[in-house]
Amino acid sequence: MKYPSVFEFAFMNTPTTVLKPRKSPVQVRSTATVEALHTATIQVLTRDGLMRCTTTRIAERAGMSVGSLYQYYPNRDALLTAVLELHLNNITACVEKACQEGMGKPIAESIAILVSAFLQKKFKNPEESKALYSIAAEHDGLRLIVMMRKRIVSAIESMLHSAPDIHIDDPELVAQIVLGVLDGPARAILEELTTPQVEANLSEQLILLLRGYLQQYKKI
Amino acid sequence: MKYPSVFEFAFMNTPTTVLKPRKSPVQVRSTATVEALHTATIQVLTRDGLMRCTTTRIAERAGMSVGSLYQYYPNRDALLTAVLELHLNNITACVEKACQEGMGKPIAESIAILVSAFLQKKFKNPEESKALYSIAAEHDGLRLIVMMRKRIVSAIESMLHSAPDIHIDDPELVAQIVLGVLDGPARAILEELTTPQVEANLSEQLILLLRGYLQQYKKI
Amino acid sequence: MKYPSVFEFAFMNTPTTVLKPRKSPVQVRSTATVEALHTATIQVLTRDGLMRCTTTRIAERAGMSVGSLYQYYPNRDALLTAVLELHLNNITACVEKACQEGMGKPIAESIAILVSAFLQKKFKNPEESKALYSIAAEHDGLRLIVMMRKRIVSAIESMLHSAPDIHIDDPELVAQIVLGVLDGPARAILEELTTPQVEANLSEQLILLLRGYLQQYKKI
Amino acid sequence: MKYPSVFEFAFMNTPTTVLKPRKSPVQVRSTATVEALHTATIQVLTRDGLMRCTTTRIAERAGMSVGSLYQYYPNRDALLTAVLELHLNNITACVEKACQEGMGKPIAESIAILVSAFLQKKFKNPEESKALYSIAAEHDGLRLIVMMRKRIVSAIESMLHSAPDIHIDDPELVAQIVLGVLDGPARAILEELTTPQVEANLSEQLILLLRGYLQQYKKI
DNA sequence: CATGAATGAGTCTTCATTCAT
DNA sequence: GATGAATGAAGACTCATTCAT
Repeated sequence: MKYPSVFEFAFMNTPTTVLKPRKSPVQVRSTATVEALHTATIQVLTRDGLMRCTTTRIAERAGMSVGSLYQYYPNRDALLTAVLELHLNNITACVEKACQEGMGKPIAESIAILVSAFLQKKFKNPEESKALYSIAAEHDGLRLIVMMRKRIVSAIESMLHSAPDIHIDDPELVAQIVLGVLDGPARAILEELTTPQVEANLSEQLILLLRGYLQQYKKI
Repeated sequence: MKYPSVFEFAFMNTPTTVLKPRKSPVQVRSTATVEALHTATIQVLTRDGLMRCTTTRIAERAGMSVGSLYQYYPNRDALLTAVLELHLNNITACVEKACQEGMGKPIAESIAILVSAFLQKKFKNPEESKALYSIAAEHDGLRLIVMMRKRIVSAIESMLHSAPDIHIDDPELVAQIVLGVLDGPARAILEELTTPQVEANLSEQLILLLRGYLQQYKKI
Repeated sequence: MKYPSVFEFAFMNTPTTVLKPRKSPVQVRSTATVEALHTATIQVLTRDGLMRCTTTRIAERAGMSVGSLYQYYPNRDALLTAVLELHLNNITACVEKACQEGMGKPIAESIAILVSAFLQKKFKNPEESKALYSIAAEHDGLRLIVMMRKRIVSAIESMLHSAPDIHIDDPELVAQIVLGVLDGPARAILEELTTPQVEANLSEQLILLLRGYLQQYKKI
Repeated sequence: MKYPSVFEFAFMNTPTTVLKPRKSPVQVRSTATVEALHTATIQVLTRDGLMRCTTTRIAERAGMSVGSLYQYYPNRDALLTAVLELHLNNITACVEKACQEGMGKPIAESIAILVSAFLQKKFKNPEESKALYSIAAEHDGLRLIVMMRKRIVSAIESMLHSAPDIHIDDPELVAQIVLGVLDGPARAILEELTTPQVEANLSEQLILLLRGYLQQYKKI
C-alpha cells in the first residue's frame, strides 16, 4: 500500500493514482504544518542521522506533538519518502529545465548548461543532499530514485538527440553514462571523500570530461 | 576505539596493538565461524537492508546463536566494518595492481587496464558490492572509504604520471575525477537503477569516456 | 552525568540546571505513575534483591510497561538512585530536625531525642530501609550516602557542641562514631540478623550506650 | 539444594551435612586450584565489582578455563558463597579466639582485646572485606552471616558472662549490641563514608564507647 | 581431564504507533 | 483537532552454563 506523498497531493498535478490522504491540506495551516514537518525532518536527519531521526524528534523540532505528525502521515516511512520525493523532484525538474534549455544547441554548449544546473542543485544544500542519500537506500526510496532517474535520462537523451553537431546511435545508453558520470564525483564530494581541490574544479573538469566523451560522436 | 578488523587479524601480520580482539580464531571451527559471519552479514545486508541487518538475523542466517557472533566481534558495528574493510581492501589491492601494470604504458592502454580491473572486481560479487555501500555511509565506514580512496587515487595518479603520451599539471585532481567517473555508473548499475543495455556496454563506454577526457592532456 | 532525581523535581524548587528530565509529571496520572514506580522498585528490591531488580520486573510490578518507566527515568540506575535519594533525604531531614530540637539540652536528654528520631524513621518502613542498603553500595548511591552522612554528622556535631554539660575536643569525630553506632545495630536488625529480643530493647540500649559514651566527656 | 562449599570440605571439620562435592581435592593440585579460584574471585570482585565478577573473568584470572572452574564449583553462586564463608569463618574464628583470651579478665581489659581483634581482621584486607559485603547481601550470603553472627554473639556473651566485675541480666542482648556497635563504624569506614580522622581513632573510641556502656553493668 | 566455542535466556533500552483526555 | 502518556515489540549485548574436541 502506497500512501500519498506530500509531493503528490500538495505540489504537483501529477496524474499518479492518489490514495486518500489522511487529511487533505485544504486549510492554510495544514500546508504550513506539512512544510514544517519537512523542514524539521531534514534538519533532524542532517543533525542526528537516519537512525536517530525519530518521529518524536521530528515533531518536536517542527513544534508539534507526535500525534499531530500522524495526522498528516500514516507512518514514519511515508514522511521520509515524501521528503525524499520532494527533493528528488526538485532536482529532476531543474535538470529537465536545463535540458530543455540546451535543446538544439551545439553539444559543447548544452553540456555546460547541464553540468551547471546539476551541480548547482546538488550543492545548494549539501547537508540535505547528503542526508537524503540515507533514505534513498531504503526500500521505497529506490523506487523513487529509479523513477526520477528515468525522467532525467529521458531529458538528457532528448537533448543529446537534438544536438546539431553530434550523432549517437544509442542516445539512451549515452545519457545513462552521462548521468552516472555526473553523479559519481558529486556524490564523492557530498560524502566528504575528496579534497577541496576537487570541489573547486569539479564543474570545469566535468565539462572537459563530457565534451571529450561526446566529441567522439561528432558528425563528420 | 578501534576494534580489530577481520582483515587485520586474518590476513596481515600487523604488529598493531589490537584492542582486545574478542577472540582470535585459533581452532579450525573458529575460522569457519568468522567466515560464516561475513557471508551471512552480506546476505542479510543485501536481502533486508542495513537497518534490518540485525545481529540476530545475521547470527540466524549464519546458523549460529547471537552469542557466537559476540565471541568474535564486540558489537554490530565492528562486524559490519570488518566486512566492509575486507571488501574494500580487496578492491583496492586489485586496482593498485592494475595501475602498477599500466605504468609507463600509453594512456589509451593503461586506461583500458584500469577500467577492466575496476569493473571486474566490482561486478564479481554484485550483491556484495551493493550491500556494502550502505555500510560505507556509517561513521566508521567513512574512515575506511576515505583511506582506501586515497590509496586508489594515489595509484591512479602514479599511473597517469607515468604515461608517456600525456602531461597533467594536477594529476591528483584528475585521478579523483577518474575514480568518481568509474564509481558513478558502476554504482548506478549495482543499485539496479539502469537498463541491462548500460551494463553490457559499460566497460566500452567508460574507456571511451576516459580516453576522450585524457586525450585533452595529450603532449604535443 | 547527573540525572534529575525525583526528589529534585518533585519536592524542591531547585533552579538547578537539570539534564533533560525525561519528563516532568505535568498531568495527574504522571505523578501517579512516578509514585507507582517508586513503590514497585522498593517492593521488587525487597522481594528479589538488587540483582534481580530489573526494569521489566519493576514495570510489571508497577502495573505498567517498560516503556513508561523510561518515560520518567533515562535508565535503571537513575530510578534506583532517585528512590534512594528520596529515602535518604527523608531520614536526613528528620534527624536534622531532631538535632535541632535537642540543641542546648543536657546530653542525656538530647541523646534520647536523637536515638528516638533515628530509629523511628529507620523502622517506619523496615522493608524500604533494608532494600535501599543494597543500592547504597552502587556507584552513584555512594555519592548520595556520603552527602547525607555529612549532613547528619554535621547536625549531630552541632547538637553535641551545644550540650551544656559536656565538652568534646573533636566533636566531628564523636558525631561520626555516634552515627556509626546508631547505624550498626539498626542495620543488623533490618537485615534480620538478630533476635526479636534485640529489636525490642534497641532504643533503650542505644540510649544507655551513648550516654555511657558521652558521659566520659562530661564537664567537671 | 545446598552445594558443599570449599570451606566445608577443605578447611574445617564441621559436622555439617556435606553433599557430594563435584570433585574432592585429594590431590595437591586440586587444593591449589581451589585456592587460586578463591584468590582470583576476590581480586576480580575487588577490581570489577560483583556484577562484573563473571565466571570467565575469575577463571582467566586464576589461570584456567571456565570449564575447570565448573569442575570445582557447580555454579557461580557456590563459588561466591564459598569465598564469603571462608572470609567470615576467618573473622569469626579470630573473634572467638579473642573472646577466649578475654575470658575471666576484667571488662575493661577484655573489651580492648575484643575490639583490637575485630578491627585487625576487618581492616587487614579492607578491599576484600568491602567486596564481600556485596555477596553477603545475596540470598545465600545472609544465611552464612546469620550463622557466623550467632557464633560471634555466643563468644562475646560467654566473655561478658565471665567478666568478674560486671553482671548482665541478658548477656545475649548486650552481646548483640556490642557486635552491632563494632560493625557499624567499621562498615562506614570500609565503604569510605568517613574521614581519615575516624579511621585513625576508631579503635580508641570504640573501647571508650564500650567501656562506658558496660560500666553501667558494674557490680556494686 | 582441560579447554574454550557455542548457546540462548535474560537485560537494558529505544521508538513507532495508538488512544484517552 | 491536538496532545503526550502508555505501549510493547524488537534490538544490542552479556554471561552462566554445557559439551564436543
